[in-house]
Amino acid sequence: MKITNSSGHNIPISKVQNSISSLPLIVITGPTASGKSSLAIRLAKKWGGEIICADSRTVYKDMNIGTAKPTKSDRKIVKHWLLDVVKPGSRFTVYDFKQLAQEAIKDIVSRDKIPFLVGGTGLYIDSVVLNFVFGPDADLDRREQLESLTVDQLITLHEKHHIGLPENYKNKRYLIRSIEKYNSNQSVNYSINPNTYVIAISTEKKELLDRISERADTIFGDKLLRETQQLKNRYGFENEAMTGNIYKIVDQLLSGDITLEEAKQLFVTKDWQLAKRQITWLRRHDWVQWKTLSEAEQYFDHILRNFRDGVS
RNA sequence: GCUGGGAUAGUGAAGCGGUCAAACACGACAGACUGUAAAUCUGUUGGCUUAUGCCUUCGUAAGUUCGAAUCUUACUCCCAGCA
Repeated sequence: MKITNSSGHNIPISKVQNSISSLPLIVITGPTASGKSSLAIRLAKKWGGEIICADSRTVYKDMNIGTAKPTKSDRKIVKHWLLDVVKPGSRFTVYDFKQLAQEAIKDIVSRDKIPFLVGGTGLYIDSVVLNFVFGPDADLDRREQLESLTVDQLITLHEKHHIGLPENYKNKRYLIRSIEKYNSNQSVNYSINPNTYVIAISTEKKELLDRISERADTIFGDKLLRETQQLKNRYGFENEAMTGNIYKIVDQLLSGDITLEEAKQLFVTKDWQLAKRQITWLRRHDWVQWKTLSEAEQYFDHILRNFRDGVS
């Protein structure tokens, strides 16, 4: 029996299964600007790995500077997956991410390389590591119907069917989700896949703030301005890919509503808020281990040495 | 120097005699979150051994009043116009 991997080569299934069971999945996550990416590149280079970017913004084409996407030279050192997979404005969800990430993992493992799942989008990490099960496509139609209802109507629907309201009962998405959950009677899995090592990079608050401000200083330049202008011309600001991040701030700067200093400050604030939300997300999982950059490096060196020596 | 406007919690900004520890926005802090998650949403945000309780706040000082962030007077500082 043969299966086909994403690059079209036939590989014997026995080897796939074998490899999947013997090679670890290395997961490096943490807040923005914590230094995940460079650590991952170092480790992947050293131990023969490839990086799958678990980042909800770097999946978009043409969003490079503003998303701090790994550069071309980064990508020469180590192969990066899941960058530039869709255009801003296209629908790209966790579902898509999980499919693509799993294909990538299979491919990587089939060549006896080690998959590194790296990024700050906690939901994306979870979808792989907890092996999310999504409802059938038919559910999407139903979801569309539900989306046309108001928050109040959704709450009424909950009461009518005696469904408990979610904690986020003023948030439409979660009202819909709780109805779906009720209908699917699918149990949600919160235990992590075997052979998966998840580290979140921890930093002192002060240090992370400093790193974020430094990044603001280096990122605000002509390239960023040009990129923003191009994105605006090509895709507009209406799509979700462009929300809540740096591009809106740069747009204000371009139209002269704010000064450069104000723009940088706004960006630092936004990034800090993002970092806090990321940390909050990661904190709720007991299988996430927090380590500093150097602790994480040692830890993974140790694990990977054992795997490569066949000690596992 | 004269005339007018203004000084309110971390910031911006309402309030213009009682129902004001003081709206609202932002920020800050905490939290939720399996189909666009860098999204979306929630709670707290003067102090106190967390209390339908007490205390200290609305530039500073004094006064009017049963009662003042709100009225009066003086002072300090800001801003605009005139000198």
